[in-house]
Amino acid sequence: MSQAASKSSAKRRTAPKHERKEQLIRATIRSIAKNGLSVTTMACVATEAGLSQGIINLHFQSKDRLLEETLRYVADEYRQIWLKAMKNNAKTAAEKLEALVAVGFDKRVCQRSKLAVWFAFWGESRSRPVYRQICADRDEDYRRAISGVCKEIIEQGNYDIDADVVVYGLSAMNEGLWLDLLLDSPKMSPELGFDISMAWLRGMFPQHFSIESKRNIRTNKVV
Amino acid sequence: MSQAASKSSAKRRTAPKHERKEQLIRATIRSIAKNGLSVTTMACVATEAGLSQGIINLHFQSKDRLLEETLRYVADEYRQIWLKAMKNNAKTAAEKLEALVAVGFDKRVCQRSKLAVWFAFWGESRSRPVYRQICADRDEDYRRAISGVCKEIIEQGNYDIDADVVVYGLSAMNEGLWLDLLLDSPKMSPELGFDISMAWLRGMFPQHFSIESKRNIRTNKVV
Amino acid sequence: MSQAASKSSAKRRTAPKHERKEQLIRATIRSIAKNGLSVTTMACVATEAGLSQGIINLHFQSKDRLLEETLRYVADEYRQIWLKAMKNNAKTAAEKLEALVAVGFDKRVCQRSKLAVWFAFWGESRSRPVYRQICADRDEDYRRAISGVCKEIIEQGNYDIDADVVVYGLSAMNEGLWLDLLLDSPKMSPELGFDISMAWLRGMFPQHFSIESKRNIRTNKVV
Amino acid sequence: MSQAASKSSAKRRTAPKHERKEQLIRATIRSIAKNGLSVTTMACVATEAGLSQGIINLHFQSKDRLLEETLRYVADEYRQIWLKAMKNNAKTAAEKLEALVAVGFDKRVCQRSKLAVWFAFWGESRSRPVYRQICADRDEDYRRAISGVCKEIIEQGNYDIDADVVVYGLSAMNEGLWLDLLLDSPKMSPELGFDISMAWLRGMFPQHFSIESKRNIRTNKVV
DNA sequence: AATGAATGAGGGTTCATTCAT
DNA sequence: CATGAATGAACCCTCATTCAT
Repeated sequence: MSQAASKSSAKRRTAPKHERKEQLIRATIRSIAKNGLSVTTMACVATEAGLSQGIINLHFQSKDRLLEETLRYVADEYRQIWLKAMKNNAKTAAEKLEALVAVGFDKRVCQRSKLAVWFAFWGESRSRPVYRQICADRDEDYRRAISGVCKEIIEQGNYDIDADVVVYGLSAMNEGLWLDLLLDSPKMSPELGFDISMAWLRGMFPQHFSIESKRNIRTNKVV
Repeated sequence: MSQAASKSSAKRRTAPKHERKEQLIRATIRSIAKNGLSVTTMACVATEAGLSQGIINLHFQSKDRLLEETLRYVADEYRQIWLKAMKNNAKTAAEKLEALVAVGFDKRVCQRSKLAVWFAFWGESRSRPVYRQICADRDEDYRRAISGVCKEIIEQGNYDIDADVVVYGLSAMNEGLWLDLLLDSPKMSPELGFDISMAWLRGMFPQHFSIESKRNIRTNKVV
Repeated sequence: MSQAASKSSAKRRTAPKHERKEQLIRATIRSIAKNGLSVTTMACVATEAGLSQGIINLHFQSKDRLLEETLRYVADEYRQIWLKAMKNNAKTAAEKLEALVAVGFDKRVCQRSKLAVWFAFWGESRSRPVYRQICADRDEDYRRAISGVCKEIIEQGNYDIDADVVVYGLSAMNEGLWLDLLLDSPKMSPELGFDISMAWLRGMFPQHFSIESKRNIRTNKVV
Repeated sequence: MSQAASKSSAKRRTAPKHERKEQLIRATIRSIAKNGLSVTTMACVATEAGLSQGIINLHFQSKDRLLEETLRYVADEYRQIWLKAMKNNAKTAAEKLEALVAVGFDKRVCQRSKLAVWFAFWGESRSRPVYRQICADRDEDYRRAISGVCKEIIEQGNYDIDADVVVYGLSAMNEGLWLDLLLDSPKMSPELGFDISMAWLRGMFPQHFSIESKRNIRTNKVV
């Protein structure tokens, strides 16, 4: 099948299983962003996707599975982006760390709909072990990546610091700032969020993150 | 019946309106912590409170109103605690700031059930303007309090720093760390959370928050 | 007890059983007129009467009994009025008949709230034998009264007419015209209703109800 | 499966939207006739129709809408019948008027279940503007039709009579007699009802409605 | 593979009734 | 006699799921 043909697949009456599933997941994300998780019904999602009522059970068996896969989709997407960012845009450990931070405020990651999804699932995470597991897995990967780089920097700079403090601090900062963005806090913006996160790194690793680094990042492309 | 017995309002057939409402709000918090917001039904809450089906509508008119007042209850409680902490336990600006940070990891505030409530409502906040407003109000108060103290410190130390960066960073850090606690991140604990938050302050205000301050805080009583 | 004292009884905390019941019945009538029978709840009635929730069960045992007695109250009131009208205002049979017709459009009987009550109960009559019985009893009395007068007139005038046709026709006309009044039919008014009913009598008993009789009635007082 | 079997839509699992709606409306009419409007619940109607709980909201969105459409259905049916009757069975104005009267006591119109519906809705009409409007619309059409014929007769016979008196009188008579039929008044029957209504016309238009006309009507087919 | 009419369990809410005060 | 907080059955309605087409 040609590229062109596969692009219009959403409108064909039958589509490869994989494409239909993605189409539905994206509709789910839009619905959660617009209406919230509690208002997101099967009918909502099906309508948003421009498809019929029964379609979701056909592809996902149950609503629970749809939501689970939606969370996994967002988590995977996030992971792909920072993996790429670490590989492509950075050479030194400090550059890698900065790239990771930048990903947290990247347009593809830090858009309202994605944040809404994260918080929707975190809100339900205590009663749904599956959600918690998916989040935990993503967190673990993420922290391991940061941790490796941090340890490198700590060694380089001979800092007297617990790597975990930096790692947990950095990811907490990221998620806390997402909340401000989600809630439309006055003054908050991805740019300010990035600056604040970098301030954290500067506080931890003063030799590696000078004031100048702050200036460059704005024009730095992430992927 | 003794005075003492008559005081345990939960067991009396009738109770003052205010007590019943609080009893129901507390049951709601427990239910959200246990089951999540989406599984928290009227029947759940009523049973949790040991009362009958109709009681919630009698006192709150609707489920929406119950949830709204529950969020407000948690927000108010939080506010009361940090207000008190700032007044009672601290004299210098730096001490006040430290007290504020400590409140975020105080047992009354940072218990699992309260965190579950916060994240449950944040998760629904985009689709419920009322929730967002309540959160925004609380945030504003909280940030104003931090901001005042920070500006004082900035002036004292002649720091070249935007107060907003410190303020937003501190509250983001707090909420991000709450998420780690909610999700049972490995290694995370209120103590580590406190340390990380203090590291942020140390990074921002090195003259005011020396390494030693970290040691004292553990034995510091908050209220 | 003096007249004056008994008049303010509605406001005393305790009142004779009979007065309280009437107070509640009148509140029921007002509520049915305003809200309809289906929206008339115990709370509605109690509020309308300015009394507390439990009061109705105290005096009437159940809602069903309250409604039953309300219907009976309206039926009895109606009966009293036409009994009085026949006795007081009329000497000849024709005059009596006219007086009876006039009662149907009398201000105390033909007011919106009373009509609303009749139609509310008729609407439920098929499923509530009690209501049907009360209506049947009232109808029987009413028809017997008309019937007696009609037969007298038929004999006087030597009309070749079945009395039942006149009787059923007259009461049907009355109730049908009530419906027009209830529904705010354009042009309909108690005055027109009276004229139409008299036209029926003129059609049946041309010798007894001349055109002139129509003129007099307007100034005729009924009680 | 044979054609015939597939036609009995009530038994097919899926049916055209229009048929299902009518099926439900008819079930509603039966339920109102049996149980009264206030006892007619969604479950009642669904069971009566042999379908499941959710079906009504699927087709009518709400109970209110179902009831509204039920009233409209009965009103429309009535209208269709008298429109047809006026066209088909009558040539002269007097014949048309007689046909109209006959329709009021026609088996399809004057059956207990239909009367119960009318009175049920009239009973609630004051608190439900929608019901009143539907009734008002039907009444207007009906009266316009009668009015036209009456005016013709008045001109023909040179009667000194207000057409409105005849029109309102006739429709009031009709509805008042329906009440007697609904309440099982002793002696009352559709036949007697018809006779009484004709007596009204005879009273108004003596030249057009002689005693003989009364005899013919019984064998007269209406549609 | 896809549809959408139909199902029915379970939700929020109302309200007649009870009962301690 | 009177109150009004409390109860719980029953209501209307939603929505995940099924299944004939």
